[in-house]
Amino acid sequence: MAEELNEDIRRRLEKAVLEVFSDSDFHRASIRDIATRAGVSFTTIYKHYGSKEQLVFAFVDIWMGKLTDRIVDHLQGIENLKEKLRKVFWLQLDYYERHEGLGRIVFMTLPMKTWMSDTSFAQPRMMSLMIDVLRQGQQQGILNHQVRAGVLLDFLMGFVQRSFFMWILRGQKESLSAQANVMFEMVWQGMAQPSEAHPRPMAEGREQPTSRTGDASH
Amino acid sequence: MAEELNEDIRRRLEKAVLEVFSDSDFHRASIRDIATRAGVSFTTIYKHYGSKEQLVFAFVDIWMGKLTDRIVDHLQGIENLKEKLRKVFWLQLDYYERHEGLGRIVFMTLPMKTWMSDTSFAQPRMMSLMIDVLRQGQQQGILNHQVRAGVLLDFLMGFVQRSFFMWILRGQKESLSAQANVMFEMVWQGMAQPSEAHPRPMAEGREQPTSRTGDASH
Amino acid sequence: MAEELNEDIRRRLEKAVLEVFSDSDFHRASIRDIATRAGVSFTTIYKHYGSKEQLVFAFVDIWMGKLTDRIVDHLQGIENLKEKLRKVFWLQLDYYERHEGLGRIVFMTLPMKTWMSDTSFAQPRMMSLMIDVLRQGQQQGILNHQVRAGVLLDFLMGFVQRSFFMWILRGQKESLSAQANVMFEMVWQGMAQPSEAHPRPMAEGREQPTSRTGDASH
Amino acid sequence: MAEELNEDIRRRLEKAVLEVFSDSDFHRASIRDIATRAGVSFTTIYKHYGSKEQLVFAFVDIWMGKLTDRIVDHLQGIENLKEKLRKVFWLQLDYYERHEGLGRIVFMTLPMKTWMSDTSFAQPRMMSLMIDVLRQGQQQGILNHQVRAGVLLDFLMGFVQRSFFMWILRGQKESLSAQANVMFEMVWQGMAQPSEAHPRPMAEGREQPTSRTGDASH
DNA sequence: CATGAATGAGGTTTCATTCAT
DNA sequence: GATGAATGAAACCTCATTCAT
Repeated sequence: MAEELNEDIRRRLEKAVLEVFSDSDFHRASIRDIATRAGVSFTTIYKHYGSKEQLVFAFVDIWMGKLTDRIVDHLQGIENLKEKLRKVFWLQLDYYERHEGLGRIVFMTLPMKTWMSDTSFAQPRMMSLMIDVLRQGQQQGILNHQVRAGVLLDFLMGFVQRSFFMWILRGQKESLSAQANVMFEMVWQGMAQPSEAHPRPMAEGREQPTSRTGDASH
Repeated sequence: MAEELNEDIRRRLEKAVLEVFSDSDFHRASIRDIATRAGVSFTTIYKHYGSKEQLVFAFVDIWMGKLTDRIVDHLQGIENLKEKLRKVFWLQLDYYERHEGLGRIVFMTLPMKTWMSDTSFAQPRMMSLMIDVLRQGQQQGILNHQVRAGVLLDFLMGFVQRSFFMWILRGQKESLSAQANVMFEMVWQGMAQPSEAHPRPMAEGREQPTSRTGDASH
Repeated sequence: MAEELNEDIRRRLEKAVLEVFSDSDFHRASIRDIATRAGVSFTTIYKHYGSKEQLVFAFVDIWMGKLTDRIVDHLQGIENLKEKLRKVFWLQLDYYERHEGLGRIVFMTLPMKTWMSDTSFAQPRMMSLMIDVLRQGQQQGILNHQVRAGVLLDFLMGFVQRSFFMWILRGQKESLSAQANVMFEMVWQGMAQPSEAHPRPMAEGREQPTSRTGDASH
Repeated sequence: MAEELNEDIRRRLEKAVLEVFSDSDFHRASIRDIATRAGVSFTTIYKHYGSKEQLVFAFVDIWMGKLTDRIVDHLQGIENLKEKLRKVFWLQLDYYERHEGLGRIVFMTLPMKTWMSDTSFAQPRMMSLMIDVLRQGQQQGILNHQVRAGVLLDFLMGFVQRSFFMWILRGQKESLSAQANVMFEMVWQGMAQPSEAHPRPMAEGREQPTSRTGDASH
């Protein structure tokens, strides 16, 4: 129903959702607070979004869609695989840095458990875009093909997510995107197809358990 | 006050907390539910933990402490840096795989925003252990010293976190720890000091933006 | 906020409050019980009355107001002072007898200490009405003017209160108001201006302390 | 069981009970508070008194017993009926004035409903003492014999109770017992046998309702 | 279609009281 | 016999959500 919503109200709501949910944990953010800030009755919110969760998810979906648009846009004309990935990596850090509220919401305040079951979580457009690039790299023998492309994606995304999170935690001292290059080189190096010439050194002496014996679980 | 708690009650509570909080988002889990499952009075929980948040944090702290103990224990006698890190990486995946509930709680249901401000979040014992190893690797010229050790840690931990998360999301088809080795090789390759002999190839043609223009913000 | 309350709900609440609080001591009466009986949500009660105390006080105030209305109404057209007071006395006994629940609440279950500080306690309309009559009687030389009018009021009200109380305690055998006349004659005789012709008899033999004499007002 | 209690503890408890219960409504007074003030564990209180109610009632019984002792003592040697009653009236006001805490407890904070069912309420020794005097007065034709002696007692006690109560409410400006004499004359005049010589004046013109019609109940 | 009243649920607190030591 | 831990109940309070207007 969201599309029927008066554009002005929608804008005010967007602002309020961003402010409120980036500021406090999901369960602490009150829908009444949002309604008040947006100057809308909370019943109106319910009419259009159905629940507190749906409300956030709806906006998150929009914001993530914009990031995807941006990625699609920027990827145009780049042929080189590494540069494509570098661009994607940089775009993510840059976007979350400039839309810190969004980053806070998706990485810090939204209850993952619930978000996972919402359609806004998958972001298939963005993900398939990236998966395609990664898969292509694997086929070209440039990227590690011992693992599924999904693992490469996790590798990249995990770094993005954790980096954003710690950037906030550490007080946003330096620009996130400014470090994108060094960080991306790590990612690239890590997902590159390991050269046959340099087999794993020092395999001897490993005491890596091969079975799950001798653990010290609680 | 938690330390005074009757051991039996503590055990029942631990079980209930693990079950309830790994099963539902924090705001959906009810303390009344936990009390009932644990066969403990509701008031007792409050007297000892003070709040729903404190309750979970207290147990998370204990569980993370056990993982740390396990890491400390397993690191003994390993001299080789790479093997140390491999072990740490494997231990994490293995621990979260076998204590899936803990993984779900820390990576999926706990409200990060709040957890961050709790002392149980930092896990200084575990983190300093890892940071020390990483820093040592940087000093020996083995690990990338262009970035702070914290970045290397984020690199490793981000992969662990994201991998666990997606493992759950994808239905835990295969063992997480079984993939630990291939995954670790990616991490290791990524954090290794880039060889001078192989400068970044194809630097030309990059269209990496240097200023934050042309964005598509909302 | 009480005035906004839906009339139907208010009525059901009134009934429930009357039943529950007249039946058990204030601290034993539970708001949940009232909510259930009234078929009103617990939260609604709090939203409108703020506390258990405020809830009872609000209704007591209404009920006392009705007694006052009744007194005002019945006093119309009575000129004779004694008959005015007789009427007031009778109206009180009659009202409490027929609204036994109210009597039980104000004289037996309400915590006086707290009620005293509530505005519903003073009942200025009723009290000033009575005080005026008493004062007028004093000015006309009919009623004892050695004491302040307040003392006369206490004299009358104390008898009402105690009589109601004991009537309940003794099992409501006979009608309270049926005895109103004999009882009122006692009150009237007691508050009448003592005739000069009959000084206190038999002053000899008293061992009454003489030091604390002097005055009689409060 | 109270008699087994260490005398020192008992004394400290008495003090605490007096302070706490005279200061706040019964349901607001906390037994933990009492235990703390008395330097006794609250469990000890339960061992000896069984409940919060029993605790107060026990002490009230003791204090009322002392008042009774005093009444018995002072009545010795007084033959004249009026003086006996005057003495009793004065003793009550005097006792409550000097033991204001007791007065507050029995007239203001104790939940009457519950106290009524406790044995400490009846005070048979004190009451029968007074009833005997009143009955004797009725037999001698001095006191009104149109009513049961109990009504005469209510007349006297109602005035005592109400006067104490209002004395507190009005801020204890003047001494209560100092007014005892004037007040007692009212009581005495009121309970005296009405002289046959002066029948109720102006019986005509009364509009005393004989049926309970025309009421304004809620 | 928008609104505020009402609801149900559950977090938080404070007690009186009971239980095991 | 004295104690502190545990309990159950209920006040209190704030929500998300639903309902009637």
